[in-house]
Amino acid sequence: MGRAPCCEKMGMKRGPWTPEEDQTLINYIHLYGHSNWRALPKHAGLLRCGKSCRLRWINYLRPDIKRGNFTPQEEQTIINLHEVLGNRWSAIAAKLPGRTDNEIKNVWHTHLKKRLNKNQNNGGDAKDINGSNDTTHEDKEPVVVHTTSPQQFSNSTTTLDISDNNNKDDTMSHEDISALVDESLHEDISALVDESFWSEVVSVDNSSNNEKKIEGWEGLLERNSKRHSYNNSKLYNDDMEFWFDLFTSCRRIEAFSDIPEF
DNA sequence: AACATGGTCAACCGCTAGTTA
DNA sequence: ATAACTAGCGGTTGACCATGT
Repeated sequence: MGRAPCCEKMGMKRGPWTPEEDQTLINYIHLYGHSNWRALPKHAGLLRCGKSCRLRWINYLRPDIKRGNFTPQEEQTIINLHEVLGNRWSAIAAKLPGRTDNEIKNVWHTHLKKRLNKNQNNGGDAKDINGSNDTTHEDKEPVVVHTTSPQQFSNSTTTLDISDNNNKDDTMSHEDISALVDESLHEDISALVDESFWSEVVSVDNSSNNEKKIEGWEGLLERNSKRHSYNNSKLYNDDMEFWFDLFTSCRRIEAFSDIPEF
């Protein structure tokens, strides 16, 4: 089990990406996908290691990235999910379409953690980051959980549809999460067993899908520089949701179960 | 105006799990 | 069964920027 001999440091460029590099990466992925990150930079003519390319794509260049400030609803969701999942940023990111694990991690460390500590020190209710004195958030904007096809980046049947169940408020509270798990879990399992479980157990590689869906990438650089929020769709790791659902469901079952352990 | 300090966030590092030969 | 390899994850770093002194 050797360590990945990632970037052979020789000749590999590091540091911030230039617009030209971004464009090269976008062009390449648009044409050929990203089935092999390690080989990608070589074929694309980039002096970067595959890891760096992957990170750049996932955290910045991917077309479904939503830029801009986190809304109070999103922040609340992060806090709620963090209570359940801990530092599993990718799992949390899977519940916030358009947000990356890196971004969420940054927000947690720079904003939310401090705010929570503050609230706890003040004896306040840490469950509501908005608090009673912050109901008029200046950055308030309608949260977009997902606005386009839920399956845009997914060929999995394990989608947990947030928008359908949270009309009153787009924040995912504990109750919301539990309710969603209730409703969706058995459907998810049924769907998996009925349709695709035995044939395509869990599909992870959506690169071919992505290729088809990448549209308007020419404007990416401009978008990035202006930091437009990009209302697109769900992240494409819906598969993660299945295990999240199962996990949270098991926790609830555990909590109410009197079944002795063996 | 110049410097210090703190916040933010993109990028890197090191590790693990999963896959393949 | 095992070694070699890749993808992905979470922690950390450092450059850049805003604000304070």
